[in-house]
Amino acid sequence: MGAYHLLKTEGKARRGEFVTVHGTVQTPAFMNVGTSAAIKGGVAADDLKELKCQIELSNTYHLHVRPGDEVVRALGGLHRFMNWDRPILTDSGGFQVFSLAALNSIDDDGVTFNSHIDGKRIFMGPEESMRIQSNLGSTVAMAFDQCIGNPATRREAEDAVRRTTLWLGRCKAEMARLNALPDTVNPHQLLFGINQGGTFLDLRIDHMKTVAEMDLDGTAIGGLAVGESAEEMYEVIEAVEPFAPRDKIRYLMGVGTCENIIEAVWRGVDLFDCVMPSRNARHGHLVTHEGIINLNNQKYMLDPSPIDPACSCPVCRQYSRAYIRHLLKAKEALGQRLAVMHNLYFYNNLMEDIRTALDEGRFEAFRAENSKKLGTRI
RNA sequence: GGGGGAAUUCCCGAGCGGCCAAAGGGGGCAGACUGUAAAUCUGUUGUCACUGACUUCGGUGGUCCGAAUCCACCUUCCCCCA
Repeated sequence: MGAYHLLKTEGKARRGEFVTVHGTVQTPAFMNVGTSAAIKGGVAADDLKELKCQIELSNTYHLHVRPGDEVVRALGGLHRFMNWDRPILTDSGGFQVFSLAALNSIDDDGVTFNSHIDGKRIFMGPEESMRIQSNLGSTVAMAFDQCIGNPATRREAEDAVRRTTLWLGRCKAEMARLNALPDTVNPHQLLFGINQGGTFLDLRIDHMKTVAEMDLDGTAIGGLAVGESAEEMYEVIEAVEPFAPRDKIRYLMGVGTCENIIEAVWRGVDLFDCVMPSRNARHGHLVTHEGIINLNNQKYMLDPSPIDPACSCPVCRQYSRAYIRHLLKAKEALGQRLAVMHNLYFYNNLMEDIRTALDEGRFEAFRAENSKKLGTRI
């Protein structure tokens, strides 16, 4: 059970819905990132519902290190653990192969990490990642891939592609085995494959064909937004899109800015996740319909207006820029919470606006009006 | 009443004759952040005509080629004894 239904298209842009055992996600959609089973900044699962969040993302590596996936399993799985009954996608740990590169060593079996918490040696390969994600019982498990940085040599990209393909087959087999176990947390756990290849378009295309042949529940484009220009990122999406299964959901991993998202939807992407709205909010950068503001700036000290006068989120309905700026300056936890809530609402609401525009066949105009504007610092 | 110690740039605080516009924190100002080792990281924080000059280290006066640093007196604060 993990069907994607394509409802409507406008050019390459797709309006659809993704049906899971934990509910249906209207797409295009943005996943709110709660790495350690929590949105950083003190936003709880029931807050997310008020913020129009449809699907949450958590992380295999982090939850394995702490509290331990067996602990989460013993407590009934991630949904019950964090009090969230809607879809959850777990990232596989593949991104940590890249972001914790200084702490790991890699071969075809998998990756040996030194835990960023206590330095303890941890081995994770495709089977381990699937077992952990099975214990977490997420709605969607991601394949364990090798994500490389940018710039990377062709040799490095080829190597990562080869390994990601090798691992993908093992992920698929292991997930099938785990789903069939009698006491598995979520017997309907889905698996998405991940496309790699750096910025080498021919590698990207070849690999996307391979991933498509594996017939998984969804198709992800990984290894982007790691240092290449936005134009290079869009080129990769355009190159690979024709080879991504049309009847499967398409997920662009780790992206991005509002502008990136609008541009990627335009190029045929259905699903996103990114730490930017939450992390930047904690750092005082808030998104508005007029562009990005930095609430730390002195000019907001006496500003009684809401973060975004055009926003109807619970924060903008009740609090001023001046107050939230003060909370952030004073390092009050409430400041981060309010800022994060606004940014996540803004992103989720942006996705809703995108869907409405697609429903009404005016996404091209929506893109022309908003793409650039929402990415501008004001 | 007697004895001892201290005053440094927005704050705390180092410096104790030249390499001092003065370490390090804090605070301020600004920037970064894209499948979260991130409540983190970076820059900046006397003035200007800015690869140099000027003003500044409680106050005043002195010693010295040269003083935040040494001396004298003054002011304020702290500690101990009575």
